[in-house]
Amino acid sequence: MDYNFQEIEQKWQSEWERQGAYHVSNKSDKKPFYVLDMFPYPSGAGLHVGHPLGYIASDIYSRYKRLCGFNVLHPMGFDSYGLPAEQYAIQTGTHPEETTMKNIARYVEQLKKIGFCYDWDREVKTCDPSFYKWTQWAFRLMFNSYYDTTLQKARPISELIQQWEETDPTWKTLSEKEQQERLMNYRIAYLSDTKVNWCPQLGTVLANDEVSEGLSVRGGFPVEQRVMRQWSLRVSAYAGRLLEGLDRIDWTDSLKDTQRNWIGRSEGAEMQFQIKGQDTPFTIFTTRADTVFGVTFMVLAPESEYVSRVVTDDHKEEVEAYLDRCKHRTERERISDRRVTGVFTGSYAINPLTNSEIPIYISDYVLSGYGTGAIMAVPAHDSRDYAFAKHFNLPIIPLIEGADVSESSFDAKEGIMMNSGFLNGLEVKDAIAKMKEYITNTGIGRVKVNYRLRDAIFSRQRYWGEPFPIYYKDGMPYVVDEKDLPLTLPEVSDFKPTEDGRPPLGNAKDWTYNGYPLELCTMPGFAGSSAYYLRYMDNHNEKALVDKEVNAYWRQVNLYIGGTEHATGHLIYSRFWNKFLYDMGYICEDEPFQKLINQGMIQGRSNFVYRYIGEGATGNLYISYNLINNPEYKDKVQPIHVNVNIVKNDILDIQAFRNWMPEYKNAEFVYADGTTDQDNPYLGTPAEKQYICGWAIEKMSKSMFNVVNPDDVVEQFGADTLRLYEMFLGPLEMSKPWDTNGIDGVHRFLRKYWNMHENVTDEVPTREELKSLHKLIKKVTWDIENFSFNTSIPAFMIAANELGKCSKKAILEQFAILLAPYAPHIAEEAWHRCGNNTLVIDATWPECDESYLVEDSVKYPVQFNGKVKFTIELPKTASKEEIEAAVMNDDQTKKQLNGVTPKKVIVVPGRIINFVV
RNA sequence: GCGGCAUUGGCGGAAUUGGUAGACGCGCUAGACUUAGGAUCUAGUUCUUCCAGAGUGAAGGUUCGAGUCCUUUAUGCCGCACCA
Repeated sequence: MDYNFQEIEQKWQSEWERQGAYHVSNKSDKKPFYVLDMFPYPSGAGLHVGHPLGYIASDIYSRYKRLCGFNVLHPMGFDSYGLPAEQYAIQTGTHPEETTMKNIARYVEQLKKIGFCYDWDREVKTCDPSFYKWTQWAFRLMFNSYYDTTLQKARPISELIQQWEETDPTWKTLSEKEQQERLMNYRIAYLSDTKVNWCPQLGTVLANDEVSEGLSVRGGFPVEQRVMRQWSLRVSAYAGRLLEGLDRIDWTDSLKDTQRNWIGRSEGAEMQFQIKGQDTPFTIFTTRADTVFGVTFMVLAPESEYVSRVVTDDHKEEVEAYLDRCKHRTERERISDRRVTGVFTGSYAINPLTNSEIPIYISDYVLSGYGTGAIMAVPAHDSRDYAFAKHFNLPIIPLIEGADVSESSFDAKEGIMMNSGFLNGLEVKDAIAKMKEYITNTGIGRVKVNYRLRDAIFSRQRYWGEPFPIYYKDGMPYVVDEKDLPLTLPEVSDFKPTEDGRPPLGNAKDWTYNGYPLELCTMPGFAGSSAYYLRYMDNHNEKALVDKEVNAYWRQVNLYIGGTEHATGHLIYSRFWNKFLYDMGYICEDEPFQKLINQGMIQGRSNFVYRYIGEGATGNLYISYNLINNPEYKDKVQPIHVNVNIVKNDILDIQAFRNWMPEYKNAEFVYADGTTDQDNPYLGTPAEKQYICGWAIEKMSKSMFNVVNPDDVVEQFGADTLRLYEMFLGPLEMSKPWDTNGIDGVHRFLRKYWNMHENVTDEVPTREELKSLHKLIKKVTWDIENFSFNTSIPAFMIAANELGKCSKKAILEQFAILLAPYAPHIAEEAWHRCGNNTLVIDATWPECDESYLVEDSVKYPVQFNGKVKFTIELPKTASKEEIEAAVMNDDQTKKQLNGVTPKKVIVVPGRIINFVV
């Protein structure tokens, strides 16, 4: 009987569904284990073979854990709010919900074909009101909370109000509006005028992680800085805990480093500088407190609130011109153009240590969002200050012995201090400490830790997102009552912004709450993805995001698999969101994802044909890749992308190519052997004529015709082959090109495995067969536990080869269990053919009996001074001493030693014997 | 500039704790069966001057022993970046 994968896969997929085999209960005596994939955004293009890579890995792990007796939660859902559906809606008028639902249906269909063990009963969609009710609920909670810096955790804002009522006499004198304004400075979700990344083409603001090099990550449109009234989440309050929490979770070093970089902790000091002729000083942040004696000027960010205080009348015009220029520069211009610019304010500050007067400048190399937006400039020891000083001819005072500052600054934090009063003679490290002590004691400043991490801007001027549960009264925001959640997304007459420039929700009829206008912005993409893993635990619960008992059972995601592209977005936001809910007592773990694995990207492997464009070219002749460097064709061919689906092992399917597009209908070829269609008298193309295509590794994209659809692979080879092959491609974490050239090998193995089940017998296995089996058990168990899935496939192949035509039930049953996580359909059928009426996925993972792996004897290579001279066969069980004695009495050894006593004899049991003479 | 990761045959990649480098697959070569092969099976396939030696980007070091550990360096990929 042939291996009919289509029949087998269909049969078991419907059987699993019929039995509800993957339904997971929240009540079980079994130990819980939670395996999660990063849920996808359902794009219109459907899944390509890159998407399932991580899903296959997590599926293998889930199935393995289940076979090991765990109650495994393995859900799937859809991150279904987002820009593409909305852009499509603006272009075509199709409601984003319609597009999204259609795409989701397609995704589900594609995913089901691959045979994942998802509990589809737990599916969530972020655009579903029953889901976003809890996104809104969490936002509401953040609005009603503040971060207590003493306790280092979020608390209800009512506690802060109570505290003020008791201790702050001014609180009661404030008007309602003033009180609300003051509270806004403390709320975790707060409204403020902030400098935001505004993207005119997208018509919305973007968070920092949604902008890269001055362009929007989605679409690549220019982004400019603008001050707008926006909702933000006080993520920065959690910076310290987000950093510290990394030490307690099992993520890769590179990902942790990416997050550490993004959080950007830096230890330094805040110092106050008096302004000449003014009473109130201004504050700067520095990590180089040791260099105060070298400060020769000060610089403020253009947006700094200090600017208006220090500009003198005679410099006003100049400064305003400069500020105006800065305002109109886009982020991209600012990054690409690094020429020194700046303007003098007319004011002077007083150096608190030297008492000298130093000029105050404004320059956009100082960022308003970091530290205090003001710096003390030490040109001798900071390259940016140095460039500025050179440009404006400001003095440069070297502070470190031997530092040459004639050409460039000396930025290294090492050396002996000089020109620095009481710091002279100290090492930089000690000087920093001493200066910190000095400024603390004298009250000039204080030790301070700064973070690069900013608050997350949370408003989007878009339609297709979660509405804010916020309404406005007297211009102040108030939250919608909890009982009125979810606040459902209204229908609009137009998905574009209103004519007067308000967000699309301005087009909704009656968008009010108890007569008050509701917020017109919607939440960003990361809102819905920040707590979805909690919702999977208890997705039908209407009373809570997740029931406390249910949460106490599952606790947290034990294994999370997804791409690195979420390192500074989703993976920061959901950690923040989780910590907040933890602080407020709704969940029991403060980190959401215990172990995280990043799967690599699958790149496309494009194929090319080479059109002849040399002399006498008809534009219709294509040269085989192996010939393009021949003198007659060199530099006379033009590579053209060809659909990879009509190329196999780099050999072009000639007929398919001619049918592919009208322009190739009459294509002629120079084949690999140099012959042409003219040399060939037959109609069509004989089999021995091969046209070889060139190839390149590129991003998988429609325009390069290198997109491979998993459905096609499933159709041609089956889901089990797809699953095995994706794992076989290489280590999970590594990026690798999709290359179908090797898929036959994997498919051949499954066929061979299949043929082992022709006549299953009850015969007792031999020791050799058991040895092969237990070797396999050991290997596969180790591989899965260490996420080394790629190395299991060779182990299966070797075992199948060693077992040959063995069709003994005792062996085949165990083999099926081992294979079940990787290739569940064929394993299920094999299990069935061994006479079982249960499901293989409910079997018990076999244990390795090491006694089968012990060899009776083993050949030890005997080395002299590291060179192998001969081998000696000894019992495997021999002790170190016995081996040594046996070798010393061996004739060959005696001959080799020739009466010399060895300096050293090294015996590693089971390995090598080494003499040093 | 700072930080992280990688580099092994013609190709993808094995080598799990420092212990016989190149597993397994692709490709290639030869043979078998076949009207035929883009099917199947068998054997071979790191390199060289094939006796034997060399060999894991390069150069050193530690060790009886290094792809694996240390130092320096080259190349490639990724993250952050006028962050004071």
